[in-house]
Amino acid sequence: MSTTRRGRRPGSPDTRAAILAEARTLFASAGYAGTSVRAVAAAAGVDAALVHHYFGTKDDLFLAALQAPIDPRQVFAPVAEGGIDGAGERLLRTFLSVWDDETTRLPLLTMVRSVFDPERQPLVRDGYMRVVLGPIGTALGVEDVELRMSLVGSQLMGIVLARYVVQVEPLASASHDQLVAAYAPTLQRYLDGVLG
Amino acid sequence: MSTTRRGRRPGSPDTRAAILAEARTLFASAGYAGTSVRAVAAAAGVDAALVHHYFGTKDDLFLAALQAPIDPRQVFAPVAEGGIDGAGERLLRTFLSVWDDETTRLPLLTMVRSVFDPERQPLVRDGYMRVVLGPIGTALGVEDVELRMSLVGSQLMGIVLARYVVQVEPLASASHDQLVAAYAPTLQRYLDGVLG
DNA sequence: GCGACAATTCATCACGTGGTGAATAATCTC
DNA sequence: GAGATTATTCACCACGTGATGAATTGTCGC
Repeated sequence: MSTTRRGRRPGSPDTRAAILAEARTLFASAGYAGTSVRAVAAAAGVDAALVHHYFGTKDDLFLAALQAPIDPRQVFAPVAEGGIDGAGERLLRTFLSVWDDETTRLPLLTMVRSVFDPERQPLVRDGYMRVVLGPIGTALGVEDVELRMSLVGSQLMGIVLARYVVQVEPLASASHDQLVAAYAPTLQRYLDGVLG
Repeated sequence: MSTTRRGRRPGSPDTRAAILAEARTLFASAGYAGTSVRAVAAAAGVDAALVHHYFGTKDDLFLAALQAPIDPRQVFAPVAEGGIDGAGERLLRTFLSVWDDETTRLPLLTMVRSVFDPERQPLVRDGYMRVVLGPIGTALGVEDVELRMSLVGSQLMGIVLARYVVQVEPLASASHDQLVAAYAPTLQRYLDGVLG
C-alpha cells in the first residue's frame, strides 16, 4: 500500500480476521521464531501496529492462532465409543481426516513444530499426549495405558512428520485406505496386542 | 571475561574445539534460528568475532557442527548383512545405540529439528531417508522398497520425537530391550510383513 | 453537523543479530 | 632478538525485531 495514509479504511474490512488467518498460515509454515509480526501484517495487508492493536504481544497472537476451530477431543470421541476392536483403524482414520483438513491442520502443524521449542514444548506433551490421546486410551480400557498410548503417539507423530511435514513419497500422496492398510495393524497391536 | 584485553591468550587453549562443541550443543537444543553466534561464543568463553575467524559465517558453523564423528552408513551396514530375518530388531538396536550416544546424538538432533526449516529440510529427506535408510532396504532385498522404508522411517522418526525430543514417559526411560519388544515387530512387518 | 469512538498508519524506540576491521598479545622461525 | 604469523578482543556497522504513542480517517449516535 504505497499510497496509504493514516486513518481508518472505508467500509467494513475484517482486518482482524485477515491478520489471524495469515498468522495461522505463517506460524504453521515458519514457526514462532521464523514468523515476524511485520510478516504477518504484510501478508494481511496492514501495518504491524494493527497486529499489536488487536492481539497485543506476539505471544498473544500465537496463542490466538493456536485456537483450533474445533475441539480435538470432540473429534476423537467416536473412536472411544466403538470399543477396543478396530480402534486402531478408527483412530487412524479420524487422525487422517483431521490432518487432511487444512482448517485444522494449520494449528496442529504449529503445535507439532513446537516440540523443538523448549518454551512451547509442553504444548505437545500436555496438549496432544495427555489431553487428546490419554483420555482415548482410558475410555477404551487400554491396559498399561501410559505405555501403550505413548507407543501409539510415537507412530502418529512419525506419520505427521513423514506425510505432512517432510512429505516423503509414497506416503505423502497415499490414500487413507492405503495408510490404514499399512498402519492400522501397528496401532491395534500397540493398543491391545502382544508387546513382548 | 570482564578483565579481558585484546590479543592472543597464553598457552595452547583449543578454543576452536570449544566453539565447535558448544555449537553442537546449542544447535541441537535451540536449532539454527534459536542459536546466535554470540551465544555460542559466550558458551565457549570467547568473543563472537573469533567464531567468524575460525568458521566464517553462521551457516558454515552450522555445517561444521553437523559433521558427525562417524558415518551413519557404516554404523548401519551390519544391519543389512544379517538378511531380512530379524532385520527389524537389528535396525532398531543400532538406531537406539546411535541415539543414546551423546556424541552422535547432537548432530542428529540438529538434523531432525531441521524438518521444520524449509531451507534445511532436505537434510532429513535426502540425508536420512535416501542416504541412510534407502540403501539398507535395498541391501536387504526389501520389496516395494520405497514404501516399506518410508513406513520404517516414519516409526523411527516417531521414536526420536517421543523418546529423545519430547521425552514422553515411559518411553524416555525404557531400556533397549523394552523398546525392542514393543517396536521390533512393527519394523519387521514394515520390512517384510503383510501390509494389507 | 458535531463529538465520541474505533480503526489505521507513521514515526520512533531499545535491543539483538550476523558480520567486518583494526589493535593487541603470544608464538614461531630465522 | 626481530619480524612474521596467528589468535583474540574491542569497536563498530546495517539491519530487523517487538513494541509504543501520536496523528489521521471513517463510522455512529444524538
